[in-house]
Amino acid sequence: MVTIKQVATHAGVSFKTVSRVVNNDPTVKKLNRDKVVKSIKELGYRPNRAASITRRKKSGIIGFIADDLLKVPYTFDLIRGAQKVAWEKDKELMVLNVNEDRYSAELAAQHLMEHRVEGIIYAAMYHHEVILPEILLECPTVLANCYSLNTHYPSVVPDEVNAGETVALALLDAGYRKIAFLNLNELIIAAQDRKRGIINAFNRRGVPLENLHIESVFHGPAGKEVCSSREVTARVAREFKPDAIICGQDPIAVEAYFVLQAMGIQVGKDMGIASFDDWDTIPTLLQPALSTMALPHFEMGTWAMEYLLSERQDKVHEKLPFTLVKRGSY
Amino acid sequence: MVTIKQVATHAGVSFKTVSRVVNNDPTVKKLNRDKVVKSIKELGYRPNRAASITRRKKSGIIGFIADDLLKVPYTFDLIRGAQKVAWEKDKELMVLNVNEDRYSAELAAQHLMEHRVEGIIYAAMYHHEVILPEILLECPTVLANCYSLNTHYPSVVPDEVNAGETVALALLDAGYRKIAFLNLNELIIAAQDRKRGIINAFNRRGVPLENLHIESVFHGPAGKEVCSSREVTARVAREFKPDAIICGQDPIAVEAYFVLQAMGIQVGKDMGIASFDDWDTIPTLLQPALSTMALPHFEMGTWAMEYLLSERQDKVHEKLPFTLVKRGSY
DNA sequence: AACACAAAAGACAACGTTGTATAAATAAAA
DNA sequence: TTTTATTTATACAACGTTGTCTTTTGTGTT
Repeated sequence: MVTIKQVATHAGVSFKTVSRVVNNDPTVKKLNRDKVVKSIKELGYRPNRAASITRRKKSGIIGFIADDLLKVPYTFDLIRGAQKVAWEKDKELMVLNVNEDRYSAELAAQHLMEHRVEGIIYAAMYHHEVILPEILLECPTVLANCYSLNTHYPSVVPDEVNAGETVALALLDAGYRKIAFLNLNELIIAAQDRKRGIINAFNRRGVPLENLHIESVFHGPAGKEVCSSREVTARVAREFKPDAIICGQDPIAVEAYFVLQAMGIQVGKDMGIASFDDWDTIPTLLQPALSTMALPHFEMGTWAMEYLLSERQDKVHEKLPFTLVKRGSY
Repeated sequence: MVTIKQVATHAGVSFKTVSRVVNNDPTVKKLNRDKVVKSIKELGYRPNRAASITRRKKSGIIGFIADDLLKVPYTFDLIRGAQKVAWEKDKELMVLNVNEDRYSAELAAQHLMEHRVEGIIYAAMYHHEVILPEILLECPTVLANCYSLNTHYPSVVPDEVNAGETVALALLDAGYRKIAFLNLNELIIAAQDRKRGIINAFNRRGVPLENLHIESVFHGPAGKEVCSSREVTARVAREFKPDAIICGQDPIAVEAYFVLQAMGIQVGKDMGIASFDDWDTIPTLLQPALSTMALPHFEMGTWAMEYLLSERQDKVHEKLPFTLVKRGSY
């Protein structure tokens, strides 16, 4: 590999001058600058990042620990959001994918620290509490799509309450009056908070809560859950007879579409449907296309990175709003 | 940050001895080793990777350029596969996500070269030809899920012909005799090759090709395609009357399920269905669950990384087989 | 005890940069 | 022209490691 000194000899200047050119130091005369630029091109010189980091004692690298879990397409937006901001601010992103067995968060954090990352973003697939290795306390860390109770890290999560309220208000204001909410497992925070949000909406519009039926379609401990969304949908449609259904996530909506079609109920006409996630490709795969509350993954990614780079010290717990993507299903 | 010299003073040995302990050099007496280990722990020392790379002139980092495109959940397995092997062989993976506007492959490659990566994996979302920046020639590069015509890189792609043949044979051997294939856009290689594979299967089993109907449901240039899978499915079911349908990708199967249900045709009983992809969550969301040819993403990831680390020089074009995931739809 | 030889530890340079102090070149002022 | 200030370039050390060579320590043999 060609070094800065070789470039210097080739250009007939001191190697420090080459360094200046590479780092856009304005105190280099045009004549020399041109010579150096020419030599760099001819020799195909590329600065050695490791050496630069060693000397500068600044890595310019931000670590990103992805709590394996990146099994869902849209969660990738978290990384994209973070990378966009990093790129704009001339930082590098070092992504480590973590899962229980192979590669623990602890190990990942150790690796990152050896690279002297300037900060770490710890992101989870779904909004939940996490227990983190203590090593993370040694380095500015932001949690994205998750939160920690024991130790105090700043974190950014989706505003579940607001999302519930928003979607319910949208349905109520569109004229729907009897709504069923097919919720996620009530053990998880998203399920609890969205439920509260939906109830808020009913109260705000003065619609009696008898017109609201809430039922969870996932049961059992997280990870080993059983889903009964088809049965529940069918029963609820038959017995509670709502004029709209809110699904806890887009896949539930897919199943609801099947069940309703089988019952001769037309989505968007006889029954309004809304959902949570905006799980890539699914909403537009359905007919009519699914109206859904899009999770702010990209925004959480950018927020986390911006927070880190701002060098703020306050341990906020930021909540970012979902976006209502209105399509044809209600 | 605490350095190797501070550890040395603390432990009362030379800093070279500490270096030996850190690098598991056996020529350190137990007494000293223990002292050093103790000091490392007490001071919380972590070796500085950048300095190590500078001196060693080896980065131990492999670059991974993800042709943005990682919008589909299962493609993430490519990264996971690569990371698994990297981890096993004590290499670091540096993932850069690339998209046309913001961050070009050229820029990504430059960044990686500055880090002196020992190799680069260039991975695409869907199997297609790519045109790569010349800079990649300066560094061992492997293409995954894509290939290049002009320059010769080693590459690993899914074996589309074999996949088509396998799924068609499975259906024929299960007794199905009249099969419709709802293909992807015939501009892409996957569509062309799978078609060939399916025809092979018919020939091998001696089933006349009148019993095979192939039609593409995507039209127009890649990126700006229009999908007409519902119309095509309905028409084909009505007119060609197949006893089984092979869908070019799982989302097409979802739509087929809807159309068939509306026509009163029961999947798995009146009509066999098979598909390509194993697009996470979709196959098991359907009832009966979708039998599909799983793309070897994880395997391509491991293959690419293993190839790189083997320091082979031959420019192979490896094809990896899909896996038939049999569920209830045929 | 003296010697030979192996094992273990240390001294010091080197890796490719950037920071700092200083020298040289140029421009401005006397 | 000389002096002074300012710009531009150089020399050299430093960053935190590891490689190489040398010295010290330890062990076994005579």
